[in-house]
Amino acid sequence: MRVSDKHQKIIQAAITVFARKGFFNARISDIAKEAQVADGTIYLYFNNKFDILISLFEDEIGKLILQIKQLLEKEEDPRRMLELFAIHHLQLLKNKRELAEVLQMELRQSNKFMKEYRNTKFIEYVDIISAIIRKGQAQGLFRKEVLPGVAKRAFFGALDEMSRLWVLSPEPGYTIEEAASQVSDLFLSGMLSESGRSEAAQPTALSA
Amino acid sequence: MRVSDKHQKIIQAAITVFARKGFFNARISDIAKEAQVADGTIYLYFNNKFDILISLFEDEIGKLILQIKQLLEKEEDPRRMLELFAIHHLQLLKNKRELAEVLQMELRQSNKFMKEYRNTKFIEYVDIISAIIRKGQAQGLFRKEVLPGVAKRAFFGALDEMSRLWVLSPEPGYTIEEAASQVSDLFLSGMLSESGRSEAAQPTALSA
DNA sequence: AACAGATATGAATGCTCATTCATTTTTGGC
DNA sequence: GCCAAAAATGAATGAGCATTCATATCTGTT
Repeated sequence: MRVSDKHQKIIQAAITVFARKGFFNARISDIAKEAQVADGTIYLYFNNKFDILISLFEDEIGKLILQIKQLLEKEEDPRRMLELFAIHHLQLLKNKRELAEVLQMELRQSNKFMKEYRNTKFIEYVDIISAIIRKGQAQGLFRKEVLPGVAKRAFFGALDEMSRLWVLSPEPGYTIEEAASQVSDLFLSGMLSESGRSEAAQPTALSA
Repeated sequence: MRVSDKHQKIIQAAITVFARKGFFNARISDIAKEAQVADGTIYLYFNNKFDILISLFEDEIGKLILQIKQLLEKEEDPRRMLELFAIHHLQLLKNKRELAEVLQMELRQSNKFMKEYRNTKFIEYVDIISAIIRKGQAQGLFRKEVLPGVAKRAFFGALDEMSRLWVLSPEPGYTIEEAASQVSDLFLSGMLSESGRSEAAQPTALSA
């Protein structure tokens, strides 16, 4: 078995175990058993437990970035690109549910307890959204007042919170495609109806 | 010292310690020291470490719900209500930063490792958003196609992801008020410019 | 088929806490 | 000020588990 095979095998096992029990409740021996490997073997490929989690992030988010970039290459319309991003992000739940669960639960707090680790891959992933927004603004399709750096986070946060629906409850009453469509529609068109939009004196400070 | 005082004192200490180290890295003795209490005393008020976290959620989210409901009572316009919710939610970062950090980091995964615990207070909190959306739809201000159950999650997720900006990086380049305004504006008006909105044949499947 | 280096094994080690409970201190009624 | 009940203390216990390392197995080269 080539070295990289065992590395991969352990990462995949870790995804399964972390998804099931969470990082802190997972034991190294759980991962070893899942990977059909001795406990000590894991330390030939990783420095420690944290290192497994970090490698997992880097490897798997890296793959996601490649996939989504490839998908977006073929598309020109920024509106459609945003929807494609949403669909692709949420489909992770179908295609790689355990990975989705781990990213959902552990990515967040990784910054907290692993002070020195800056998750550059994750930033790269979210920056795909702001790139789309800037493209839309350059084409005059999107409003100039929208701050891409803020909107990217809001859009990602909305998607990610939708993910949680499926991660935590098996049957939330919406399909993944419906949710993706709703979220990108919300961000593109907003919630206002024609009447809400055209109503004379803005009673809010929102347009500031 | 009344019983409830010590209960509160321990909860406040736990917020500080969990904010600093995260739930799993926090030691009971850390909380005890912070609360100026013996380790054993904590077990007179809580069953175990999880119980502290759960009580913390219940108590503090309960307070938030009361505050925000009181704030919204005085407001009639659903557009403004949404913005108020956003401002109030993000202001938690200013007023109770440690609590914001704990909710941000620990609330999420609580469902994961505490199987039996359903965070009903949290659900109640998020449902304030869907109530606002329904109100806006009833008044004809918001589009009927928007699903309140989906939109509430998207809106909350967007806000919460914005929170993370401040929790993780001290100086993200936006003020809390700007961010709140941007997020509610995004959800209300969307990203499309007039030209993007009026452009003839919808090239996307979003309006489905 | 013998050997060396590379890989893999898993039992043993040692540390870190959550939790307990025998003991001490505080409280308030008389 | 005395006493019993209530609260509080913190040292001791023991379970859990990441990591190590002496030993074993495998691989491929001559």
